[in-house]
Amino acid sequence: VSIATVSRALNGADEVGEETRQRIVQLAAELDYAPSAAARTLVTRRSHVFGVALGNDAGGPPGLQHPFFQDVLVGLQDEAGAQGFDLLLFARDRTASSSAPTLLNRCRHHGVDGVVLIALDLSGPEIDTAPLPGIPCVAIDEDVQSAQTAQISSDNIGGAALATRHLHELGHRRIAMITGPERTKAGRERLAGYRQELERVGVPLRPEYVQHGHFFSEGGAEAMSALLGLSEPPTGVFASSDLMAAGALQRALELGARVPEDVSIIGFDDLQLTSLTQPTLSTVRQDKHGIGAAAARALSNMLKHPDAEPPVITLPVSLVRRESTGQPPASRPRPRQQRRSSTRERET
Amino acid sequence: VSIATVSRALNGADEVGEETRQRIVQLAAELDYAPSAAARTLVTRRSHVFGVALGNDAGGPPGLQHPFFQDVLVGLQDEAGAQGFDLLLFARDRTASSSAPTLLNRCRHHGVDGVVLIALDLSGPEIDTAPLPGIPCVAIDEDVQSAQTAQISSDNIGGAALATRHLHELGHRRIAMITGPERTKAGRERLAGYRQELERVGVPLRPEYVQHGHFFSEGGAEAMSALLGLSEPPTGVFASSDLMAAGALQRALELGARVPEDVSIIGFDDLQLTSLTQPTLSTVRQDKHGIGAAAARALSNMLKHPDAEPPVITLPVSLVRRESTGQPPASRPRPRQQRRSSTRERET
DNA sequence: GTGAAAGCGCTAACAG
DNA sequence: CTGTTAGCGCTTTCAC
Repeated sequence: VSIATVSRALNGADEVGEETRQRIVQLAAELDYAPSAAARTLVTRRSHVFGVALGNDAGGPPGLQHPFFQDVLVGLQDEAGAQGFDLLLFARDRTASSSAPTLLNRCRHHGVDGVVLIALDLSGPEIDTAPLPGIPCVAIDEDVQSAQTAQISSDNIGGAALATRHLHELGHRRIAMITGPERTKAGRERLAGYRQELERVGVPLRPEYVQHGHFFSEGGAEAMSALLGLSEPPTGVFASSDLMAAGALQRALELGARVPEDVSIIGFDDLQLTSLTQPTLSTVRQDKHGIGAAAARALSNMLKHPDAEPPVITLPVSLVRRESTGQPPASRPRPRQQRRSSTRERET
Repeated sequence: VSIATVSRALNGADEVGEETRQRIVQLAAELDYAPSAAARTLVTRRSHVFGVALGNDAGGPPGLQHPFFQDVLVGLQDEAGAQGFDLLLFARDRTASSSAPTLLNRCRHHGVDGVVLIALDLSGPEIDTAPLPGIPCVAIDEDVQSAQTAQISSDNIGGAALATRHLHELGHRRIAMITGPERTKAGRERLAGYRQELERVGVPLRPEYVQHGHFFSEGGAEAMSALLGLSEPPTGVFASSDLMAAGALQRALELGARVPEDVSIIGFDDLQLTSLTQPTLSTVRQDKHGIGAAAARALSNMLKHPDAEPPVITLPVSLVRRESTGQPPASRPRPRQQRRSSTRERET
């Protein structure tokens, strides 16, 4: 029972006697021996760990706090586990401190086999050396210029177009959008999809119909106040996230507008929340779990085939129709409910 | 510039020349040198990583999928980061496979400096050797028998009593509870708090008023159906989680009951969701971020003072009154709305 | 104050 | 098929 043989037996090398292996494996189990990952990493240069950089600071784009990424993380966890990797969650952005180590350095420091970039502000100093040379990297919902980085995201443009078309097909012509931050890929693309679809169906874009939020519910509520305060308020509102849609819904009701009778609302993401609001929220479903799983799979493949092109994956989305969307109010220009609401809004 | 000196300089040892240090530090920055964590861990036996075991399998207690733990994780991430630790998220429970390595082994394998146990079924085989000898361990919302494990949880009993008292003080006497799984600490304790408070105020416990759910909204909805189907339905319902409360609310409205006029509903957790339902949900607030932060701090302290008793921390909770709770319907035994709802329920 | 040398626990070549 | 040897990149005595 020599030391090298043990290593071979436990790593399933084929050049080892069957009985010897049995003995070793069993003995290891009894002693519950745990090989040191550090030592193995040191020599093999493989850590079997994927780094996950998921922002969670208030200043940046929505990160771990946002329910959307929760499911992405579960997908990541599931698939990474299946591929034999654990996840190293880098603790908090230290973007603030300029002396903070760059993301690249933290990855090399820990010797991760791959990195998942989510919800980061890539313009920040943290990601100075993107792409991270030598470390397979996959970005979720980020625009990365480098061809060395795999990219995963939902079909944001198509989804936004889908939502807009849904409203248009219901008969809406005054269709507003509550968009996410410009600096996020999802924010930009969904806005683009909305614009594109309006153009396709020949409805002119009104600047006052584009309100900005930050993907959370408060932004949605404020945007809705602004929209209902317009002299010609929209009859349909597409929000770039379910949280914003829920906030908008809440505010609309507070202001006395009926949903969907006076104003239709549709979101994006398909969070659990969508079936818990009253009325339930129509939305565009993203395959959140699938996004995470795809990221893990992509990293795993990049490790196996270092020379292959990193994939750029766009996952399909689908329309989920619930109760918050319906036909626009009969073609009176300003239904009573909305007038009332806009008045109230001004008081606030 | 010798190799040992570099090590000393970068680790801030005091026995090094000031100018030498300066030179080294600057040079390291220029080359952006990243010391290998693996090598360092190998020799110092400190990894600066906390392991996080957060279940996410459908069979077990609610894990990473549940919104509650999202905020806990953020707290953990923030405070661990502040203390200089990153987080290793063990990928998926492998409880299924009996040959899977135990949690203890996975921790030793990775050489984590501490472990956070969350939402695990501690009766499972994975945690055979709890407590994990030699590894500081903190359990969140778990009942661990061992005195070697630190424990963090909210004041579940007090919180449940608070919710129950709130309903009682509003005038409710027919107070039901939608409880979580017995095998979770939160499930058991909140049920205990409810019982305790009923006893205190002298309202007898009715077995048919205790319905079981799994902390998610579906369970809440089904439980509400059952409750409204009773010949004498409750006028107040305390749900052991906000998700169940939201599901119950939804179902109550579907069945034609008005909330809070016909039936009051109060939850537990204080998720974002609570202010997005219609009506908004009264609840018992837990300091989710604080729980995570306390866990990280506890581990850090246990590392510094290995001989100190691991703390058992109970965080205070508070009542958040929103719109879903109010006075019970005037003392007619069976208000019309509820009769209608119970009828409908039977059809389903 | 700095360099030289040993060794953390493992894997990978190379002999036997 | 198995044992011996060297070395991964770092920290840490111990000399100088």
